[in-house]
Amino acid sequence: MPRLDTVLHVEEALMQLKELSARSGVSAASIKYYLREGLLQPGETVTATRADYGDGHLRRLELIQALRQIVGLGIGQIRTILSLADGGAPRLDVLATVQRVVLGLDNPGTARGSSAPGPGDAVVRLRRWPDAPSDARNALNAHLELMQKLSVPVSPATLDVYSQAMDTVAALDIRETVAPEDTDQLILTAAVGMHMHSQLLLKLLALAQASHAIRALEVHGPENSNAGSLTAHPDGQDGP
Amino acid sequence: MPRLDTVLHVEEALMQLKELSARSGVSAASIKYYLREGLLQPGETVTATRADYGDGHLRRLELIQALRQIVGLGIGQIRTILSLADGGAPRLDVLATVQRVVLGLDNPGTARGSSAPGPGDAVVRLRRWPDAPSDARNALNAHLELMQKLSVPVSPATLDVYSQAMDTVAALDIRETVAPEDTDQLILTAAVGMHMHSQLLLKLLALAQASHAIRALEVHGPENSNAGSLTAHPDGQDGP
DNA sequence: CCTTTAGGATAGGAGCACTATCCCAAACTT
DNA sequence: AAGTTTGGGATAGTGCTCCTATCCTAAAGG
Repeated sequence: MPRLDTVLHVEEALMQLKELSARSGVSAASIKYYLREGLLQPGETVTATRADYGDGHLRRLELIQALRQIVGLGIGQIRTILSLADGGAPRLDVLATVQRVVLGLDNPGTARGSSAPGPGDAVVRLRRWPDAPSDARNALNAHLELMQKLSVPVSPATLDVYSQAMDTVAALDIRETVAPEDTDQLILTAAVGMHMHSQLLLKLLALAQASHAIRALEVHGPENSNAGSLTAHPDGQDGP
Repeated sequence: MPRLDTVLHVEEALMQLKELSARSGVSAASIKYYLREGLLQPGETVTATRADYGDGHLRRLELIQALRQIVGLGIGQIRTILSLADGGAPRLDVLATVQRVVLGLDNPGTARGSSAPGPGDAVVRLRRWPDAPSDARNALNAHLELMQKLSVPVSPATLDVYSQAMDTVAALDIRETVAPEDTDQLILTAAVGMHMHSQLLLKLLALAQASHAIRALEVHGPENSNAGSLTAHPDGQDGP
């Protein structure tokens, strides 16, 4: 019986560690490190001095690179995602975890009992979103409570406008989403996509805020400052 | 002539380093460190062995704490903001810098000539935002070019919906904004507010995406996964 | 007189993501 | 057979950041 690779005309390019390093641009030392950290599956040990790595390892390395350098995840976070994927978890579980990690749904130390009702539940009802507890929902509840604690006011109007806006955005996001078959590819596009889109959102928010601030100043007239200052870039002394 | 403090009934509580440390909860060593780093103005040296710090120093320390622990800024970023404020820059300049730093408007290494037209300018026209080059606009242009380079597609529809959504949000943000008189207080509320609101937005986005994903699955039927998995929290092995 | 203090210099420590070295045994090469 | 490479494991070092600790001197203060 012929190998599946052959049937599909997929030439599994076998290589050993050094070549994998050369092709991926990742140093051999780093590859060993990823191996140790469990981000990369061990190659197939042929002899004691020869192990074969395939295209999968190459793509995995590129995924790790992207997750580190573009999305800015830590090794632990990457492991969380990859071990789930390698464990054969359902694609939706993987996606949910990618979302959790990329959008930072669990950074506040404020752990919450998942069943306790929180201030965010009203939003769910308001927007008629499916009523299921989720990581995102817990994160929202925790975050709202944190804002409360920090006395950062969140008016119902804010919650209304914000959630309405995000509802529109998310509807489009999901509509435009196409999920690749290959799991590593799925993680790559999902993580990079989520990150870039969320950053895009924040940059648009910044621009919109600046614009509205200028408008507000034009109406009420500049009082103790020049409106042009919002348009300069003061070039902080921090450097790139 | 009486001191202004006395007239305004503002008791300037004078204290020395040790007491400042006790009251603020910041270790004396850290205070010295902040002093060295230029985040905190030196106290008034009375004798060689006694320096007086006032309420301003106390509030400044609280500001630094908030910027570090809540907003998550680095020492260099904090210095960028504070030295501007201490240099007596216009309030709007300070706010612009806070925005730049808090919303990460300059993290991509992609520096841009401010005058070159970019893909984001169409958004500005579309939304009828004031036509002035700004940090936010540069950041948007740089980010869109980055997305292009990474082959993350940004459809005109996306830009339309996103910018429309952010326009609404920003309008409300600016409307609800009240800026404190005191500059340190201004920085505090602005930085914490921006950070918390942007995080809120991201969390709402996550929830909205999850909701729409569930909807989409309900319509087309679950194919190779259980919809319930989006609602679980798989508890990654990373731990808080 | 003895302890305390300010402020400066320096060094240490913890966490992170590598990076480099060393080692061994088992291959391949010549 | 001798010499070179290789895999993989262990271990230590690097560069960065944010502190934290120690030591020092000169000058007060009680």
